[in-house]
Amino acid sequence: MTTKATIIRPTPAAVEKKRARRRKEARPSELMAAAIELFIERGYAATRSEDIAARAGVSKATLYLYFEDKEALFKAVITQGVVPILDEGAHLIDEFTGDSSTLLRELLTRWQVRFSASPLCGIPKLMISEARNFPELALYHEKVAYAHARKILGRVIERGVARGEFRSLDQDAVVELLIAPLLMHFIWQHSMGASGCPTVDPTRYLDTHLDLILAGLATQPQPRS
Amino acid sequence: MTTKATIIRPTPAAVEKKRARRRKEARPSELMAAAIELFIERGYAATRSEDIAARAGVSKATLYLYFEDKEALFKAVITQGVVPILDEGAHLIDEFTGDSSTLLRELLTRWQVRFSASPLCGIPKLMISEARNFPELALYHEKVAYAHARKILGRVIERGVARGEFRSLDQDAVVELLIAPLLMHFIWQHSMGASGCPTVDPTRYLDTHLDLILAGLATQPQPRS
Amino acid sequence: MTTKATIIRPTPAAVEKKRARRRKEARPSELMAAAIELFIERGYAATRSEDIAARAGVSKATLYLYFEDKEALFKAVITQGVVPILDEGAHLIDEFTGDSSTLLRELLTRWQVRFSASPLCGIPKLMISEARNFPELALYHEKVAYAHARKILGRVIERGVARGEFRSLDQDAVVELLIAPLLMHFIWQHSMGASGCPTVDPTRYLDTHLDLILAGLATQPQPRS
Amino acid sequence: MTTKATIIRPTPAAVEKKRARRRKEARPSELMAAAIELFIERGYAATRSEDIAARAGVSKATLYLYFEDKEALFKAVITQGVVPILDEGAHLIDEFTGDSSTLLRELLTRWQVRFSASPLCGIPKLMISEARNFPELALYHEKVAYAHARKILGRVIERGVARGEFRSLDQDAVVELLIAPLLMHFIWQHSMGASGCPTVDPTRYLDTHLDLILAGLATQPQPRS
DNA sequence: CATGAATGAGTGTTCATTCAT
DNA sequence: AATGAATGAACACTCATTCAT
Repeated sequence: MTTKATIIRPTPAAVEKKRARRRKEARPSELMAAAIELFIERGYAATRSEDIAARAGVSKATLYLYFEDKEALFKAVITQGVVPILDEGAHLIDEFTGDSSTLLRELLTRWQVRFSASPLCGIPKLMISEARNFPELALYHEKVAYAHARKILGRVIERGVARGEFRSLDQDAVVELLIAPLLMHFIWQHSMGASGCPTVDPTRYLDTHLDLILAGLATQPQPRS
Repeated sequence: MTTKATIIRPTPAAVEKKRARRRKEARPSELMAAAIELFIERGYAATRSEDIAARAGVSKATLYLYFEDKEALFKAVITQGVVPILDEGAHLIDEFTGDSSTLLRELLTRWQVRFSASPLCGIPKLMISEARNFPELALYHEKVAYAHARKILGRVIERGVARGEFRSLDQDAVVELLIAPLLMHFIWQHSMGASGCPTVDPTRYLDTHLDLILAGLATQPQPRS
Repeated sequence: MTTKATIIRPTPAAVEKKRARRRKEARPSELMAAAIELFIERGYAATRSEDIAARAGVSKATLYLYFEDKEALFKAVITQGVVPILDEGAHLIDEFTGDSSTLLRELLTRWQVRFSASPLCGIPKLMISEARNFPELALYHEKVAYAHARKILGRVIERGVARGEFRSLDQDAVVELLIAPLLMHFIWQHSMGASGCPTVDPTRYLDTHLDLILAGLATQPQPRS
Repeated sequence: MTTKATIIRPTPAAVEKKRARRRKEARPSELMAAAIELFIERGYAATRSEDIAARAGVSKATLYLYFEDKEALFKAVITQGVVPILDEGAHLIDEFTGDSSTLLRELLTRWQVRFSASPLCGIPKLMISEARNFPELALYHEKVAYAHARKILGRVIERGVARGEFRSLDQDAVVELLIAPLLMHFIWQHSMGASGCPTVDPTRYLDTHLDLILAGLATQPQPRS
C-alpha cells in the first residue's frame, strides 16, 4: 500500500518499520486474562503477582507498568464487562413477541451459553470469595451486574404477569430463584467441580430448572409429562 | 487429691502436678470456633493464625499444641459436623406420614432454620472459596455433606413419585435445584450480603421457592393464588 | 538463695531457672545502637533493615517485633536523649559563681567532651541529611534539642552582659555562632572526616574558638598573646 | 529554509536530517541542574533517576545517553564548579590594598552573596550527607574546594599577621572557624531550614560573625559598641 | 538523538512455625 | 499446658538500567 508497486530500486534507505509495538496495547488485557484465571483457581491472596506476570508472558515489574498494584488489577478484572452479555438478554426481550415462558427459556439459555463460553463465568466464584475483603467492589459489582440482571428478569416476569401467563408471586424472590441455580452452577464448576467433585449435566440441569419453574409460574395447568 | 493420702515419703523428686488440665479438652473446639468465623470472614489465606489464637484467647504457640498446622486446623473446621443436622432431616422422613409436598416443605424449612442458627451455614462459602486449593477436602466434604443431603432429598422425591404426588423428572437435577437456592442464600449472606449488598428476606425467599417448586413438581394442578 | 548452702545431694529436680530472658528488654536499645551507627555511616535509605538486625545480632524479622517499621526505628533513634547532656550544661550555670567567660569556656568544653564520647554526636549529621525527608522529625528535634541548647547558651550571654563582662550584640546570632563550630565539627567528623579528609585537632580547634569568641565578646580588652 | 532553494533532485534516498541537535549540548547541564536540586532536596538514594529526567524534561533513557549511570551523574554534579567563585576571592586579595580586617570582611561577604545566589550553596549539605558512601568524591571535593578555600583564607590571615593587624593564633583552627559559620549556615538552610525550622537572618548572622571574629583577631583593642 | 517498554536485582515487611522456658 | 521470643521463607513493590525502534 504505502510502497509503489513499480519500485525499481528498493533503496537501502527505504526500510519499512511497521511491525512494531503491537504488544503494548494488548498487555493490559493479557494480564487481566492471566489474572482472572489465577484468581479464580487460587483466590486473590494465594495468587502471586509473579505468577500472573509469568502466565501473561512478562516480568513481574511489567505488571506494575499497567496496574497500580495487585488490588487495582483485581478490581480491573472484576469490573470488567459482564454487562454486554446481560444486555443481549435485554435486547431479546425488546424484540420478542411470543409467550413469556418461551421468552424466559430463551433468555436463561442464552445467558448460560454465553457465560459458559467465557472466563467471565468464573467471576461469581471469585466475587463470592473476596467480597468481604473488598466491600466496595462487592457493592460495585452488585450494582452493575447483579442488579442489572435482576432488573432484566423482572421485566420478563412483569410481562408474563401482565399477559396473564404467570402467577403473581413475590417478584423479588422469584427473580432470585430464577438466577440462583445458574449462579450456583457457575460457582460450583469453578470450585468443587474443578476439584473433581461430580457435576450435573448443565443442559439437563437447565432444562429441568426451566421445566420446574415455568410449571410453577404458569397460571394455566401445563400439559404434564 | 488424686494421690493417695497415705503417702509417707514426700521425696523432693515426687512432685505432684494436679492443678490444671483445666479446659484442656475445650481448647480444640474453642480454636475451631474462632477459626471458622475468621476463615469465613476473611478466607483461609487472609486469616492469620495469630488472629485465630487471639480470638480463642490463647497465644499463637498454643494453637500448635492442638493442631499440626494451619492447614490441619482448616481441615478440622471443614470436616466438622454438618452431618448431624442433615440427619435430622432423615429422621423427619422416616417418621413422616403425610403427603410428600408437606414433607419437602418441612424438611427444607428445618434445614434452613437449623443452619441459619449456626456458624455452620458459613461453611459452603468457605468451601467454595478454598475447594481448588484443597481438593481432597472438597471431595471429602462432597462425600459426607453434599452427597448425604442429596440422598436424603432424593428419597423424598422418590417417595413423592412413588405415591403419585410428584412428576417423574430428572431426579438428580431436581435435587440440585431444591438445594441450589438454599445454598446460594447461605453463600450470599456470607459474602456479598456481609459487604452491604441487599439481601432478600429469607422467609419469603424460602416460601416462594417452595411454592414454585412444589407447583412445578406436582402431578395434580394445585389451587393457584 | 533458694537452695540451702549445705546441700548434700543436689537433687535433679532442683533446677534453677533464672538466667532467662535477659535479652528482651535490651533488644530495643541494641537495635537502636546498631541503627544509629549505620544510619550515620550510610544514610537512612542506604541502610538495609537486614543490616541493622545483623549488627544487633538478630534476624530481620525480630526488628519488626520492636519497631513498627524502618521509619519508626529512625524516629526512635533521633528522638533519643540529647537532652540530658544539654541539661548538664544548665546545671553548670546554676551552680557557677565565677566570671562568664570562664563559665562559657567550661560549658562548651563540657558539651564537646560529653558528646564526643557518645554516638550521639553523630546525630547532627544524620539529622541534617534526612531533615527534608522527615520534616516533622526535624521540627521535633529542633524543638527539643537545638532550641534547648540555644536557650542555655542565651542565659550565659545574658549573664555576661548583665555583669558587664560581655558586649551587647545580636544575641540570637551570637548564640548561633557559639554553637556553629561545635556542630560543624561533629558533622565533619561523621562525614568528610570519616572518609579520610583531614580533620583539625578538636582541642586546638575548641581552644581557638573560645579564644577568639571570648575576645570578641569581651567588653574589656583582654591580655593578648 | 536552511536548504538551498535550487535543489532539483529530491531523491527519495537523499533525506537530509538537519533539524535538530537542537539543544544537544545543553542537555548535560540541564540534567545536572535538575539533579543537583533533587539530590539536595532528597538525598542521593531517595532521588529517582526518573525524577531527574522528568525535571530536565527528557525521558529516563535519555539520561543514560549523557551519563554512564546515576553515580556518574552524582559525581559530575559534585565535581562541578565551586572553584570559580572561590577564585573570585583570591583575585580580591591580590588587588586589595587596605587593612586585613576589611579584606576579610569583603571576602566572606562576597562568598556568601555569591554562593547564596546559586544552587551551589546546597552542595555542602549534599557532600556531607554522601561523603561516607563516596569517599573518593569526598577527598576530591576536599582537595579542590575546601582546601582551596582554606588556602585563600590562610593567605588573608598571614597577611594580617604580617602587617601586625591580627594576633598570631593557631592558623588552621582560625581558618576553620572563619568558614564554619558560613558552611553551617548553608547546610542548615538546605536541611532543617527547608523543613520549617527557624533560621537566623543571614545578614545579621554574618555581620555578627565578622564583628566577633575580627574583634577576636585584632591585635589592637577595637572601638567597642 | 530520543524514548517507550521491559526487566533483574533488590528491599521492606509479613507470617506460619519453632523452641526454650 | 502455655507462651514470649525468635526466625526462615515468602511476597508485593521499586528502581536503575537496557534495548529495539
